[in-house]
Amino acid sequence: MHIKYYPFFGNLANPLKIRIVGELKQNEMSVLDLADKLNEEQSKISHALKSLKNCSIVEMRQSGKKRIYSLNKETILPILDILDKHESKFCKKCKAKFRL
Amino acid sequence: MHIKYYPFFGNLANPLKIRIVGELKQNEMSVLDLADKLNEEQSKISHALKSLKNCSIVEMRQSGKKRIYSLNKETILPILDILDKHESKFCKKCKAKFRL
DNA sequence: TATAAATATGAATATTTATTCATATGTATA
DNA sequence: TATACATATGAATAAATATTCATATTTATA
Repeated sequence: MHIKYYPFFGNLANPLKIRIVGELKQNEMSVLDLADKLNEEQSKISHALKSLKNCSIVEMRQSGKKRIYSLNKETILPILDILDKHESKFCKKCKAKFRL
Repeated sequence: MHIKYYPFFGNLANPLKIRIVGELKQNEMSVLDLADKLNEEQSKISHALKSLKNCSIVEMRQSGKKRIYSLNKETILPILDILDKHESKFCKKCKAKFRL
């Protein structure tokens, strides 16, 4: 059994990081764009992006003096989709209500 | 965007809990069976199972004086499958090597 | 090439999460 | 119905993770 999935899931287990995923699901954007959108400090975003990138949940490209981050949709969208189904099927009365 | 996926992922982000998932992927079993198999203390297993159950990652049925836990394969197997693909495609040189 | 803009980094602290251990609760059966 | 077996629980502690803030790097341009 693969047991070291957990660094990957650890990223998705974090409120800020999952919010970043949510934003990048809509549009790729720079670090400061994310900081603005999410109303969080720049260094916080940078730290979060670093670990997301370590697990290939996001990708980065340089564009001028900005770094544009984008979501690895191939992996992440199907996972979120499964979670939506899971929620509606198994979490009717779920304690940890999954909604924002 | 659903932001409260993270209690769910938090479970998969934990080494013990993912080992439990690994065992239950093979066979359903009781708390003490798991404790034996994984060589961990019973209460540790119970605590872990409780939060896995809260997110419907595992199910439980009573059988005599034992409680038999089983994996929610419908949700979990596809997720693990996506992770396997992700690993082989994106994590060739990944820091957090995903293998046991 | 000095400067500003954009991002990253490190280390201290704070917060969250897990572990431990003693004990309580539930379940069957002698 | 007393006892053993199986599991759960609570609270203290330990460990892992995130946040903060000051500062270092990186990148483009005046």
